[in-house]
Amino acid sequence: MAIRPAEQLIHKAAWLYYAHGLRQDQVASQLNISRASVAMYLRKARETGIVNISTSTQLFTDDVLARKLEDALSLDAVWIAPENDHIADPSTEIAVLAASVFLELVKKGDRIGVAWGRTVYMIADVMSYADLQDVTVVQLCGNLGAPYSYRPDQCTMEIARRLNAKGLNFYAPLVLSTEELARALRAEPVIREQLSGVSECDLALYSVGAVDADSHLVKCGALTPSEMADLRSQGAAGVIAGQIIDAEGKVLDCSYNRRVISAELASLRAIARRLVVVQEDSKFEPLLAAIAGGLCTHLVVGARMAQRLLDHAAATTEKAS
Amino acid sequence: MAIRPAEQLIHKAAWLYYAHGLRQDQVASQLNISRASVAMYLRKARETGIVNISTSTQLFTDDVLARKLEDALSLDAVWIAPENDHIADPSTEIAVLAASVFLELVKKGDRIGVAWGRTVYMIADVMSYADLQDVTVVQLCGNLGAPYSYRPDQCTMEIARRLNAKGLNFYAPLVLSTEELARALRAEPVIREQLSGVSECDLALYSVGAVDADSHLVKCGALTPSEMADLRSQGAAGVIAGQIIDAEGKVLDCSYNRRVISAELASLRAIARRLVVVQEDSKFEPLLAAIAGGLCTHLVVGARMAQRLLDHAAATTEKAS
DNA sequence: CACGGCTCTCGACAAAAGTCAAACTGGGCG
DNA sequence: CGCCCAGTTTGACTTTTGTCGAGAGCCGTG
Repeated sequence: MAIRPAEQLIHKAAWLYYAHGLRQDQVASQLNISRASVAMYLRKARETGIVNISTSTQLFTDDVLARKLEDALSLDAVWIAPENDHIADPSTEIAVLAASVFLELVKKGDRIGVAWGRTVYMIADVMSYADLQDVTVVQLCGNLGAPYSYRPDQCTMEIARRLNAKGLNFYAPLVLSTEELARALRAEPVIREQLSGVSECDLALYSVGAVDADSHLVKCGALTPSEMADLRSQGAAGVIAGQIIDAEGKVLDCSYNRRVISAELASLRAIARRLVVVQEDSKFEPLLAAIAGGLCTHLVVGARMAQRLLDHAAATTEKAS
Repeated sequence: MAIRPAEQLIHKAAWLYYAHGLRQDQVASQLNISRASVAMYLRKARETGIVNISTSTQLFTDDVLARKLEDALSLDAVWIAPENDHIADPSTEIAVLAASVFLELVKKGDRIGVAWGRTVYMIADVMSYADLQDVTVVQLCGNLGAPYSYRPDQCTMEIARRLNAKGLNFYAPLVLSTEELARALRAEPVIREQLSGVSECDLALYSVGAVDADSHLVKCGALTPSEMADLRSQGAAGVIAGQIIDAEGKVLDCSYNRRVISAELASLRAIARRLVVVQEDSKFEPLLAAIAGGLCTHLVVGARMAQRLLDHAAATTEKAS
């Protein structure tokens, strides 16, 4: 910044244009600058979240399917992204929708817990900018030195950056080699504080991982494919914030879980709004597990997944009756 | 509506345009309609609040003056509209700012109390549309059959309409001719309920009236100019939600006040966020009274008024020390 | 069943907004 | 002191968007 006439002018231009509804040339003459500059300021205003343009996501909850799912699974709200016909890329559609929903759920002063994964990073990537200085984004689990761009700390920081919020990173690895070390590290004041701060969050955002060789845990070297297969045969159904859960959504009793530094599931459940986003159709069982474990209050999925969930719920209640 | 393709199409067009960032012609070909129709849908989407465009009002709190006022008067937040040089119409500027601030303060699920007056109606008039179905707007005081468009019920309904919220009107006159009748009416279940519901509001919006012959109370025939002058000599300093207050912000002990049907000041004070907006420079004393009475937590005023308030506060503390 | 009245739709034009390369500005630095 | 750099500003051009009047489909009514 040369002399930073910026900030103030950007605000003024945005105000005159968006709040007063002046045309760009009128704004330009009011501020004694060229219209081209006004256009540039306005772009910056949009990019930095000084102006907010948001579209209601109602369309996606209005679906009867969404209502039925809310009832069947007792969720607070469900959004369903269409996948029929000519939607270019359903997974992008889900991410865009999730980003909008997320922004709709954030309130001033919130503390937000964010996990990691391809889905979470994709959401961060398409999220529009906002100006929420009094918001804090905290990382829900330890770090993983991955060659990918969706490392836990990157997910947290990118979302914090988009919101103009404070980002609170976790300075510990996700998995350690021994249980003792994990226990010792968890007892460290810095880590302990971070972990106990999780339940004070007002909103959480995560996806759920599959228990297979394609899992990020395997790709990042936290587990070998054969260990993963073992866990699967021991009842592993999904991955939440780096932890393995069983079909009931409980932490699986295994060495791996004991070596992980991450928010406890009870802390996650203490968060009022838990937004779960699932893009891949293959994550049906992991998602069921997360829902069974009460780890989800708000859900964003594609239409096919929604239908499967509903069919499953119907079959289950039928069997029970 | 011919066959109401509207709602759904408007939503879809808005989504593709604003959330996905497509151009209008791309949206048009996706939806198999002409670009002209897309443009029309988008306008409707903006007009109905399906898309929200809001600009941060930070610029107006950033002022040092605003900070000083917050401290001096212990208010939660102050917004100051510039009045210097080439601002076309300061009172419109204040109304536009107040509308933005108001929208920024509203949260989902809120219950909002609204009083009446020219200022409040002007704010409603420039307020942009939003889509907040779970919000309720309640009228804070009884009605006045005025020949103006800013009748209490109209203020309430207009704001409710803009927000797409529920409007709860008050079916009682503001002033009755005898104290007995007022007392009896206040005891009526319907009215009682409405009045007791006021303290459950999360947000209130009102201005403050002056005690002079120009007051709406006089114009609408609730008081004669000479009665008003009398009240003034008895210590009346301002009007809040149809009630006369003294310089300390307490209800003035007078027949008029006993004949009024309106929210009690204690109920108003029970509302967490009380947004007071003052446009006219002449309302200095009424505003002081309202602040003294703790009826204001959030304030929107013009720069001159802000300066006067600050000078007054400085003089007062100086005298005290 | 023909008639207005109604809204929705579209093509064509006018207006506004976006973009880009070139000119400019005000420090920092050799 | 003059040069360079990075960010800003601008005029001219292109693209995108807004708008208007005409036409088309639909319904209730006479």
